[in-house]
Amino acid sequence: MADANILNAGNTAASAQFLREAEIRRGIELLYFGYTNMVRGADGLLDRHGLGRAHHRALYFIARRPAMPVGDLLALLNITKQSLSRVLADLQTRGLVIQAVGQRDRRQRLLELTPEGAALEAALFEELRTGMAGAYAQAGQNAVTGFWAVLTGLIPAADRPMIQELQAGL
Amino acid sequence: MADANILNAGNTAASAQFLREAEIRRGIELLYFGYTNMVRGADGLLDRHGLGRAHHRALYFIARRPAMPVGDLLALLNITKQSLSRVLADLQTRGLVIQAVGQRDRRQRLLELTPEGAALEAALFEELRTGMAGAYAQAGQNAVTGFWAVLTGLIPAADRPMIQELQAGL
DNA sequence: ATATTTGCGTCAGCCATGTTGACGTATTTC
DNA sequence: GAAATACGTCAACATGGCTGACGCAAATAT
Repeated sequence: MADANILNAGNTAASAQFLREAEIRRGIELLYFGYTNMVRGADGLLDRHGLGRAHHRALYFIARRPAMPVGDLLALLNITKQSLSRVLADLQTRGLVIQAVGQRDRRQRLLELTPEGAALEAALFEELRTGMAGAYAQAGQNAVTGFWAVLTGLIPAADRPMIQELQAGL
Repeated sequence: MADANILNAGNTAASAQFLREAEIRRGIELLYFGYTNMVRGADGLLDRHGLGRAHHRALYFIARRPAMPVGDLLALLNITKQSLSRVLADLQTRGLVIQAVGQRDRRQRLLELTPEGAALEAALFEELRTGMAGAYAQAGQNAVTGFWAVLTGLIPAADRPMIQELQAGL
C-alpha cells in the first residue's frame, strides 16, 4: 500500500511532466508548420513579381502603417539597416514604395506605398487572408481569441507595445 | 428612416468586413512575431555551438522521431536533399547524429541522435520550453486549445497526417 | 532475370537575405 | 558649436535555400 502510493505519486508527477512536454512540443510544431505554411502562401505571387519574402515583409508593414519612418520598420523587422536598404532599394526601383521627408523631423524618411505597391500588397494579403480566414472559420471565434493570447505571450513584454501600436485603431 | 436603415445596413456590412480584415491582420502579425521570437530563443545556444537554425530544425525532428529515414525528414522540412545534406554532414561531423541502415528497407538511412546530440537537443528544447510554457500559463488551457486549433487549420489538410504522426503516442 | 524505380549521396554553382565594420551627411538637440 | 540622431552606402562574408547533373545500391515491376 505504502509502496503503491509511492509509485503512484511518482507516476503522477512523471506523467504530468510528460504531458507538459508533449503539449509544449505540439505547440512548437504547430507554430512552425502554421507559420511556414502561411508565408508560403504568398510565394507564388512574389515569384511572379521577382520579389522575395523580405520584400513582402517590408511591403506588409508599410501598408499597415503608412508614413512609417525607416527606423520604426527596422525595429519591427529586427534586421540591420544594410539588409533593409537592399530591400527598400528594390521596392523603390520597381516603383512600389516612395519615401517622403518627415515634417516633424526632416532627418526621417517616411515610407509610403505607391498605388502599384498598394495593389500588390493587397494581392499578397489576399493570399494570406484566404488561409487565415479558413483557419479562423474552422476553429471558431473562441479559438481565435486563444490563438492571439498564446502568441502574445510568446512576444517579450518589451516588444508588445510596438506591435499593439501597429494594430491600434485598425 | 428608410435612408437611415440603408445607411446602417451599408455601415454594418462595411464594418463587419473591416473587422474581419483587422482580425486577419492581427493573426498574421502575432503569428509572425510569435514565431520569430520562439526561434530566436535558441539562437544564443546555437551560436555557442557554431550551429544555425537549420541544424536546430534537423536536431529537433530527429529527437522527436528517432530512426526517422532521411526522406521523411526531407518531407517534414520541405527542403531539397542538397540543402539537408549540408546540415546532416555538419551534425555527423560533430558527432551529434548518426545514421543506421534500415532493416526493412536497406536503402534507407535512419537518423538517430548520439548521446551528445540528445543532450544538445534537450538544452535547445529547454530554451523554447521556457517561452512556450510561460505563454501557455498566461493564456490558460482553453486558449492553448484554440491556439492549436487555429494553427492546425493553417496547415494544408494533406500535410496534417504527417504532423499528427509526429505527435502520435507522445 | 532484367529493367525500372526508389532512397540516398555528391559535385558545382547560384540566389536571397542575413551579418559586421567603416564611413559620410543632414538635421536635431544639448 | 559640439554631440547625438536618422539615414545612406561601400565592402566583405555567412547561412541556408535553390537547380542541374550524375552515381550507386537496393527494391520492385515486367
